[in-house]
Parts: sequence; structure tokens; C-alpha cells
Amino acid sequence: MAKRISIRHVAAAAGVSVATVSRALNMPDRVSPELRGRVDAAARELGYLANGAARALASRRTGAMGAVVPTLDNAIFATCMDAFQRRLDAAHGMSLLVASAGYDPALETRGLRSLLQRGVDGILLVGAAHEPETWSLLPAEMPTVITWTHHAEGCARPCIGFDNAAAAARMTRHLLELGHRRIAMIAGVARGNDRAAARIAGVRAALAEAGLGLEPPLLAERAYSVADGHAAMTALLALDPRPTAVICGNDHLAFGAVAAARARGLSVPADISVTGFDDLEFPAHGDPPLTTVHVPAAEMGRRAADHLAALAAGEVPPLPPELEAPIMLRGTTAPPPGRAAPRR
Amino acid sequence: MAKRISIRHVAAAAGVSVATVSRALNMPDRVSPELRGRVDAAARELGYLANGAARALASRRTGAMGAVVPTLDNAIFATCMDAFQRRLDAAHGMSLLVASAGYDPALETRGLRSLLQRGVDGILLVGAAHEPETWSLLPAEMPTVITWTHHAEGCARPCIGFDNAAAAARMTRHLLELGHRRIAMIAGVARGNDRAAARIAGVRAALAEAGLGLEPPLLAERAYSVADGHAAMTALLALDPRPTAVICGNDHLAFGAVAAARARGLSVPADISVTGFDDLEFPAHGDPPLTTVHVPAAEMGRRAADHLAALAAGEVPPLPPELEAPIMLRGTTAPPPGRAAPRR
DNA sequence: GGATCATTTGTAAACGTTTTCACGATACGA
DNA sequence: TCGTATCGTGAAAACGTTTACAAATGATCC
Repeated sequence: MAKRISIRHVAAAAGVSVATVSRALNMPDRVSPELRGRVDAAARELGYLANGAARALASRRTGAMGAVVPTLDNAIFATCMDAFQRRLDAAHGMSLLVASAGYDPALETRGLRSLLQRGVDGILLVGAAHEPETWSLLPAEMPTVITWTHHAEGCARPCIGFDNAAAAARMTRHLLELGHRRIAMIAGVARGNDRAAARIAGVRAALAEAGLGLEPPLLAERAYSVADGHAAMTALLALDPRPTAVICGNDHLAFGAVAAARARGLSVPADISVTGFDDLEFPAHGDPPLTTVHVPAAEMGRRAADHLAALAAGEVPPLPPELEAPIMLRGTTAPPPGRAAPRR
Repeated sequence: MAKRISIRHVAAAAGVSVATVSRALNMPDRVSPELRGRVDAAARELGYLANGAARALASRRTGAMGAVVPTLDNAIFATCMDAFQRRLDAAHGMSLLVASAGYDPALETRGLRSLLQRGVDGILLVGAAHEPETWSLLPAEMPTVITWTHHAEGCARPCIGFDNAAAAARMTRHLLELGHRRIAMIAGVARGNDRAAARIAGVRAALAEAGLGLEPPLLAERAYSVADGHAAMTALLALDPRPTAVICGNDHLAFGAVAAARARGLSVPADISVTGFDDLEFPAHGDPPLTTVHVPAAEMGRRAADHLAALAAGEVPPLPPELEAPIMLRGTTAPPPGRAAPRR
């Protein structure tokens, strides 16, 4: 590219030193109104855009935050990133650098390394379970937040999230209260995914309170996709006796599960109840609308932005509170067949 | 942050000059195997991570690409960004800086300015219609690609996309061939959105071939959401006579439209046909699965990455070909009520 | 009426790389 | 044996900002 306008040109045009230009642009109140006006005019006139690299090098801050997410292809993370980026830009003048790791620990480490090297003022991570190498890459003084979880034991970083296990347990108890006893779960792949694991643990704990267990074939771990949910549900329906309720690890699985049940001629929720996790737009408007756990994705994104920005500015923000993940009771849960709705 | 390991430390540890360290790391074949080994060892030993800002300043390239998208909250763009980022990283060692503009021209300009200032080696834009200020921000030599459209008249930048109007026209003709004559459209908001406008134009053109028109109330422009699709469909169903087919500007609108029709006790497609645009995962597995236009979002992302990387490397890649946007015939279209399926 | 202090400005030193240039050494062709 | 390429290396000059630091000016206070 042709040589761009530099701060020197602006300084010359305004008849001041480069330092004054820098100050006029970055700390307008430290410069007299008169010079500030001249500088602003010259900058606008010349179409001056500061060189980010030089600025970052000299000031030791880049004005960009990095995020490492499992994927952008799942709306729940995309929603979070959208809110994160918007808040970063609107409230803190910062940009977003994203790396998606595809649920692959090696890719995650690689992505983080690349963000760090590229230079970011902070890092957003999803979940608290990461490779040792990932953790060792992060200097203690690098502003970092963990999202999507809250009670992360042994995690030295602030967590902006909710309690996956508790939310899953609550949903399970709802099913138990409706009278279900034969409850299955189509979970996400738990290996390397602490959120998926916590959801399984929550369901299992709630079932245990009722004297029930959760083992294969009633527990299936599948990749988060509608097709996988469909396939897993089809397998569950072949069981005898078949479950009367199926808890799914996310909305994709649940949506597929509902479709599979209907394909088998079953009515949801009359014949079988299905629950999801995430609360995405489509399943919420499905037929019937999906009963699910609301995940505050956008809220996590916004809070993460504020927290990271504060950390990067050297402030010591209060530890983030646990977020709510309320159950959205909609149309896919009901008492098991042959049982009246419970009195309330 | 505590002072990080710099290239100087590595040079000292390896007993060579900083120039040699730089070369050993960036152009390994320009350095003798012996020294290269010493440098690599020292770098690994010290956990050296190059400072991206310094590197960018000296080399005049940042290794990051910028993208300005309308939103990340719509899966179609998130999917594109996911593929874009993955290809950027895997094939070109580059990172992704995203700005989402929320369909607001002013925010778009602002986002672009921020990306440019931050320093990117190239820019991905969605659609060819942008504010004059947006265009004037982009120096001619800044590698840029337009996605989501192909025949953009008067657009000096390479376009990686498909023909929105032609795809919409094809879908319309499919409906006409099924025997529909009273066809409505729930479109996206066309103002400032050339894709939405092109889709309307395509539908209108195909209808005109059949001697039909498309005006309000048969044409409604709504924000891209399931709820808006639901509301618009409800209004359409109050018409007398009501349309026998509704073409929607995207899958969100279509999904909501289907739900609204069923809520009114109508059967889709027996009583009324509905079509979408995008081909998202959920509607494709709905009940019935949505007939829609497939938008090659991931493919556009990958191609954009390759094209931009080539441009940034000073190559002159061939102009990208037009991409396919095939119609996915699924379960929401059928002949209008009281009319047999057409012979084939 | 000085001394002190804050305010505004300029000078120049970082910031951590890449890259040009020069240099010596080695290989090659005549 | 003597130029002449070729190669590997180091010294040092960018790259375009920010930010101590110092200097100059004017205001404030005994």
C-alpha cells in the first residue's frame, strides 16, 4: 500500500509537534482548545488514521480482546460473541479477535497462542477445563475471564457464568415432579468439555435423589447437532420399556429428538417429554415450543467485555456474581402417559 | 504485564544476532541448520512469543483479516465467519478481527474504521451496498472482497457470492409451476440491504413473467426474526382471498410463517406453501422440513479467506466464479389446495 | 515581588521487530 | 590464480507511535 498519512504529516499541517498531535487525539483535555482545533482539522483534512501497530508497540496495549470459543457455528456462542464484540466496541472502544477451536484441545492451544502473539489486552475462554499447555501460555498478569461456568474449582480466573450442574438438576427435578421415573439423557460429549460433563453430573445427582440412576443405554453422549439428536432419540425409542422423558444436553439435540419422536408417530409431550439446554430462537418457536434451560449467552458476553476492560485498565473489579439460568417451561414437557397432571 | 521475553533475549541465549533470530524464525531456509537449531532451542526454552505489534510495525503486515458483518446473531453469518476464520488460520496463519454492525450503516462505517486503524491485511464485506464514506475509507490497494452477492454493478472489488435475484426467481418459478397464482412475500428490510432488495427483485421478475405482480399487502418487509415472520404471516392469512404460497426472505421469517400457519389451524404445505432462504440447520429438520434456497455461507468464507490471503501476498488471483445457491425442495411446498400435483 | 505551582508544549528516547546493506567466507568458472 | 557469484551473518536503520522529561509560560500565594 502507498505510504499512508502519518502523525508527522498531521503535525506539520497543524504546525505543532507530533507529541501534541498524539495528545490532542488521545487526551484532548490535556491540550489547549486552540491547538486541539488545529490538530483535529488537520487530521480530518488529511484523513489521518493512526497506525495501530505503532500505537500498540509504544503504548503496550493493542485495544483488542481475544476470544477462544469452541465454534461459531453454534448460535449460542455466536450470540455471546456478538454481544461481546458490541459491548467491547461501544463501551470500551476495543475490537474482537476470535479463534474457534472446534472442540479440539490442540486447536484451542494453537488458537490461544496465535491471539497472544498477535497481541490482545485480554482473553475470554469458554469453560474452565483446558490443557495444561493452554494455562501455561497465559501469564498471570494477562486479563482473563472464564465464561459458561461459575463454580470452577481450582480455577484462579474470574468466572462469568452459571451453574450448569444446578440448572440440569433443576430441569431433572421438574421432570420428576411431573411423575417421570424412566428418564434418559442425550448429552454432549463430555470429554474435554466441562459444561457437558457438569450437565450430566447435575442430571445424575437429581436422579439419585429420587433413587434413580443414569447409565447407558439411558445415557448417550453425542456431538451437538440436530442430526445426532435425531439418531440418539431413535435408538432410545427402540428400548423396551422406553423412557418417558429425555433430557438433552443442548437445544440441537433436543430439536432432533423431538423430530425423531414425531417421525416414530409419537406425540411430544403426550407420549414422551423432551427438554433442551441453551434456549435458541428456533426451538423456542417450534411446534411444540421447546422446554429448555435459558443460557444467558449475550449477558455473559457483555459482562465479560466490561470485566476484561476493567482488568486491562488496571482496575480490580469485584468478582462476578453467578448468573441465572432459568428453566423455560414450554410445550415439550408433560406428565408421563397414563398419569394425570400433578396437583399444584 | 511483566516485561516479556524479547528477541534480544533469544539472540543472547543462542549466541547470535537478533537479525539471525528473526530470520531463523521467519525464513528458516535462509539460515544455516546449526544456528537455526540453536535459535529454535533457545526460543522454545525461553517460551518466546514474538511481539505482534512490533512485527506488524516493521513488516507492514499484521497477519489479521477484518470482517464487517451485519450480525453474528444470525447463524448464516456466524457459519461464514467460522469457516473464514478456520481457513485463515489453517491455511494462511492469519487471525480474524470481526465487527458486527447490526444492519446500521453508521455502525458499519465505524466498525470498518476501527478495523482499518487496528491494522488488518484485508477486509471482508457483506453485500455491495455501502455508504459512500465506507467506500472512501478503503484505499484502492487494501485487499477487499465482497461476499453474499455476485453481479454487483459498479463494484470495483471481487465478489465471492451468488445471485440473490436469480435464486429467488428460481424459487418463485418452482411455486408457479406447482400451480400457485396468489403468491405473497415476506421479505427482509430492503433499505440499505442489497441482498434483501435483490431477492425481492428476483421474485417480482419471475412473477411478472407469469403476468403477476407483487405489491403490499402481498409484499411485507420485516426484520429477520422468527417472531416477525410469525406476525407477518398472521397478517397475510387475514387477507381474503389469502395467498396459497408465501416466499420468505430468509429461514427465520419462513420458520415463523410456518408456525403462524399451523397456529391458525392450517396445514403446511397442503393448505399453504412456504419457502425460506439460507438453509439453516434447524428449519431443515423442522416438521415439515423447510423448502429453501441454500446459501453457501461456509464456502464463501473459505474462498474469501483464500482470495484475501492471495491479494495480501501481492498475487493476482483469478476473479472468483459465481457460486451455486441451489433450491432445496423439502416439505413445505406443494400444489395449491384443490389442485393436483403437476405432471412431470 | 519573588517563590511555587500548575499547565501547555516540544524534544527525544523508547517500544520489539524486520530488513537493507555491507562484509567475509566459500564455491565456482576461466 | 584471480575475479566473480553465492551464501550466511551482523550492524544498524527504519517502522509510527506514546510518553518521560524538560522547558517555557502564566497564575497563585505569601
